Amino acid sequence: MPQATPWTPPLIAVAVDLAVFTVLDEQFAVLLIERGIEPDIGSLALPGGFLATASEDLSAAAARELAEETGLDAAQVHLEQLATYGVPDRDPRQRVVTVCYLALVPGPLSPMAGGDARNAAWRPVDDIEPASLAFDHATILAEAVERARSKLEYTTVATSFCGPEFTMSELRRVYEIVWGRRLDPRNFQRKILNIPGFVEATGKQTVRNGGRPALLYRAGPARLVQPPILRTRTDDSSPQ
Amino acid sequence: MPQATPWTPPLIAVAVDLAVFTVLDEQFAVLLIERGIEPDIGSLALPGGFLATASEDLSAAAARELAEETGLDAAQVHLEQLATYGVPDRDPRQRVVTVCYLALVPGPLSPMAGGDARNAAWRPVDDIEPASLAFDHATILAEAVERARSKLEYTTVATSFCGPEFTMSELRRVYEIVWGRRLDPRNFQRKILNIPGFVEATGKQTVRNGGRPALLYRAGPARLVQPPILRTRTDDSSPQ
DNA sequence: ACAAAAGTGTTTCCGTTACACCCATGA
DNA sequence: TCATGGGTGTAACGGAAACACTTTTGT
Repeated sequence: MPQATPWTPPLIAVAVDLAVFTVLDEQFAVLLIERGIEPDIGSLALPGGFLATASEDLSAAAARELAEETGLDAAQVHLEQLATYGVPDRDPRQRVVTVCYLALVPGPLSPMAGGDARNAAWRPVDDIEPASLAFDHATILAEAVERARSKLEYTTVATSFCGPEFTMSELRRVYEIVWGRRLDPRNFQRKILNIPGFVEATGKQTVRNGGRPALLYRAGPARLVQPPILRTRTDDSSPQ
Repeated sequence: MPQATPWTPPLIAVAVDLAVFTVLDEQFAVLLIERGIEPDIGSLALPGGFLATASEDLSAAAARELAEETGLDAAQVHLEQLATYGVPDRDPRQRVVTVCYLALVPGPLSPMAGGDARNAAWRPVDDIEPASLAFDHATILAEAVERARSKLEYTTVATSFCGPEFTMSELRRVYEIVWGRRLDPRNFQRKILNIPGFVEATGKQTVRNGGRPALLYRAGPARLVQPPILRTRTDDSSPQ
C-alpha cells in the first residue's frame, strides 16, 4: 500500500506470456515461436508481449495475444492465469514482470490460422530441449505442462482440446496423450457419463469406415469433477 | 516480447499483497489491516505494498512484507504465490498490478510480534463482510481461502499452522477448523501415519492435565499427498 | 475407581479395476 | 462372416468410513 510521503513506487514493464497447448497428430504440443531479435535470438520462446497500453487488462492482453497467434477467439478456448514471474534479471534488457496464461485449444482447428503467424509452430512437449528455450521459459513451460495435466484430473477442461462435438474415444485419447498413459475405454466411458454435466449427448453419431458408429457428445455445463479422475500411476504402458 | 521500433512498453506500479492465514483460538483467521489513508479509508484490506526498488524480487517483496507484519521469517512459514490481479481501475489513483501471495503461519506464535504492527488484526474468515474490504480484496480473499482449503487436501501444508512439534489432535483440529468439518480421530491418525514423510515421531509426548499423553510429531519431508485427503462433503456436523 | 484423551483392531461399505460379453457397421 | 471399433454387465480388489475396544494419564 502507498505512503503519504513524496516517495513513488518503481514503475515496471508488465508482459503477458502464453502457454498454448493442443492435442495434434496424436501428440501433446505447445505453441512456440523462434525469436528473431536479441536477446536469445534463435531460441524458442513462449508467445507473448507487453501490455499494449497502460490501461489494458491482463486477461484482455492474454486474449489479444492468443488471437494474434492462433486466430482463435478467447470465447472458444480455455484461458486461465498460470503464474507471474518477476526475477529481476530474467530479461537482460530491463526489469520485466510477466503474467503467464495457460490456454487449451482444440486440435485440428488451429494450426496457424492467425494473421500475425510469423515463425510460430506446434512442438510436442516431450521433444523440447529445456536448454533451447529463452529466458526462464523452460521453467514456465514445465509448470504449465504440470498444471494442464493436473487440471484434467479435477476439471472438465479436456473437452477444450476437442471440437464442438466429439466421441468418447476422442475424449479418452486426449487424456491418454496428455498423461502418457493408457486408459480402459469401458471404464473411462462409464466414469465420464457418471459425472453429471461433464458431457451431453447430441443424439448424433459418427459416420466412419469400419467399426460401430460412436455417439457424439458436446461439453456439458460442469467445470469441476469430484471425486477427481486420478492418474493412478499404477497403470502404465505406452500411450500410442 | 519487445519490438525493434522506438515504441516502449507502458510502465506500471507493481505491488505485492499477502493473504496470511492462521488457526487461532479455534478459528480460521486472516490478517487484515484497517486502512488509514484514502482511498477506501476505514476499510479492511490485505497487507501489502509496492516493490521497494525496481530490482526487488517478487518473492523477496512478499517475504519482506510478511516480516514487517508478523515478525516471522519466511523460512518458518509456508509462502506461495496465489495469483495476480490487474484490472485497470482496481485502484482509483493509478494503474496497479498486484501479485498476491498466500502465507500460512503457526497459531499461537504470531499474534503481532512484528515491528511495524500498526492496525493489523486477525479476523475469523467466516466473520468478514465482503463489502467491508477495500479494492478487489474480497475477491482475492475468497480465492485465497479456497486455495488454502484445497491445499490441505493434496499437500502437507497443514503442519505450517502448527508449531515445531504437535500432536495428532492438534493437526486434526487444523483440518477440522479450516474445513469446518468433523473428522474421525482414529481414521485421521491412521491416514496421516500411512502417508510416508508427512510427520515424524519425536519420541516425546505431551504432559497435560487429564487424559492419556499424546505422542509429539514434527513435520516430515513430504510435501505432496497422494492420494489426497478428501473433504468428502458427506460427513457434516459443526466443527467446534 | 472414574473421567478424559490417545491409540488399535475389525467389519462394512463403496468406488475402481479388470475383463467377459454383446452390438453395429464396412468390407 | 469376419474384422473393427463401440458399448454393457459383473465379479474381484482395495481403500476409506464406522465403530467397538484397549491404553494411559490425572483426580
